[in-house]
Amino acid sequence: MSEHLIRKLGQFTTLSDSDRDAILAACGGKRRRIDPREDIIREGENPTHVNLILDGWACRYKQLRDGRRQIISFLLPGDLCDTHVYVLREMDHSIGALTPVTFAEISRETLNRITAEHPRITHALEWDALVTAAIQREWTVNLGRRIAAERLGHLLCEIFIRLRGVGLTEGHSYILPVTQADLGNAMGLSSVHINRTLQELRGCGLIVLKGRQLTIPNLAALQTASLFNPNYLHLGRGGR
Amino acid sequence: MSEHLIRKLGQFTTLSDSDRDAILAACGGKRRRIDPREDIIREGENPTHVNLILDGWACRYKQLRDGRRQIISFLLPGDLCDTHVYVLREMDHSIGALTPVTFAEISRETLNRITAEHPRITHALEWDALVTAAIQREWTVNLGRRIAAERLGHLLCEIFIRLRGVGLTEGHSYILPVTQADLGNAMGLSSVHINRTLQELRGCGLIVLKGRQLTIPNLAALQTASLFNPNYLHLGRGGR
DNA sequence: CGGTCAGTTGAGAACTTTCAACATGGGTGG
DNA sequence: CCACCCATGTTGAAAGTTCTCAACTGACCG
Repeated sequence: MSEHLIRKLGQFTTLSDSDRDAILAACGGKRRRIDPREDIIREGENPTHVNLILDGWACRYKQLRDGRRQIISFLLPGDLCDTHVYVLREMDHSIGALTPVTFAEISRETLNRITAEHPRITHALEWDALVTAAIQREWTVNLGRRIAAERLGHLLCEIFIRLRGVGLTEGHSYILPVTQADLGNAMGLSSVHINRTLQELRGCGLIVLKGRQLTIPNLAALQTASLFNPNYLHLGRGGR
Repeated sequence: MSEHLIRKLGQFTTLSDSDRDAILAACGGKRRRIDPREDIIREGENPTHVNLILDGWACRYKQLRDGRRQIISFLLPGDLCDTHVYVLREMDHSIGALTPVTFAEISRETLNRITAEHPRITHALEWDALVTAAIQREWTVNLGRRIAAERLGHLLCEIFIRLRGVGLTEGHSYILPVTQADLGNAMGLSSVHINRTLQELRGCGLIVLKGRQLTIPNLAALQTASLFNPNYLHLGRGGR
């Protein structure tokens, strides 16, 4: 199950068998499973360990007093919830499940041990943290300066590449297991407008959506239409 | 000049004289000064050292092919450009000056030395990095789910608290040295709409703007109107 | 004094939201 | 097995927000 993380980090550096075993062992600990709409951790709570998504989609989100909800980022299989949270006293946002989610709880001690004994993993985790920050910055651009169709197209490109990195795409397709309302909460749009924007993208032939299966027949075309530049995902194998 | 950084970190932990001296020494190296609209570093370039803003306002920004520009974050005196950039091969965004800016270039070696010898600084820098990430997340919420007046009000609250943390406020006021166009590029709004929104905030008595001096007569009122919750700035002195 | 930049204003256009109704499909209880 | 329920997706139309364009003002500078 934690092969997703191994595979993700493998995009940046070459992990040894010992590195791989260490990751597998770290994920062997406590494991939890929750239903959609349940929270992994809530704003205001004190984080005690680092969570690794093993299966399903979760999200960071914030809810305003009057009920408006914004999804801040998607957490896909292989994603870690920041490795340094315990420096802070309390969460400033919540993490919730969008689908049934299985995740592992990794203790601070386990993480420290890995960091001490596996410099390559440490380095890869630094890369992962920087990419995560870059994704958040790109979302700022997305929400600030792209119109609905570009914005949604951009997200679909980003998710395709992220899922491909952990082996969860099939050809040009992947499973998009979230509702249109979720997409709206992530893109700062209403669910009605998401619906119409999806139709627009379908109408242009940029995507094919059958139930929950999304196909991007021509990734380059969708990227161009969405002003998507993958440089921020830093897939160039900087490591080693 | 680098007292701003010392003061900022002092919000989180108590630095020793030796810690303070180490920071001052680190900033004693190469120092550069640039004019507004010039870049400190450009997208695609290879970052070789960490920059510390000593004076003036800079910003991270991205420009789309068709010229649309989004400011991703403001860099204020005392702000460091991420301490781990050198893990990546190239910048995925640019950093540019909004006013005349003085900054120090801190080499990777210097930073490593500080990290090795001053655990309290290291810890405080971790806190600073987490707060920076939290700010970026909050901007996602801001752009996604707040209307113009709330959005701008939220930014003005955030900047007030950040500037106060480095000693750059005077009573209820601070200098807002950027143009309305800059504010628009940061908030995902047109400069025309920024202008009207500022008038709206002034009309409600939430802000007073005389030239470049901004006064927030009643911070709590502006916070309430903007749905601003300062928890994400993590000022609770978690450290020690 | 002319030029440039930042700020201001008005009006129409474009984009997005809201509301309300309806369609579809899977799951549950009778 | 069917009826019903509920969540999700779809559609239309009006309302609201924000943008664009274009003109104009004021301040500063050479």
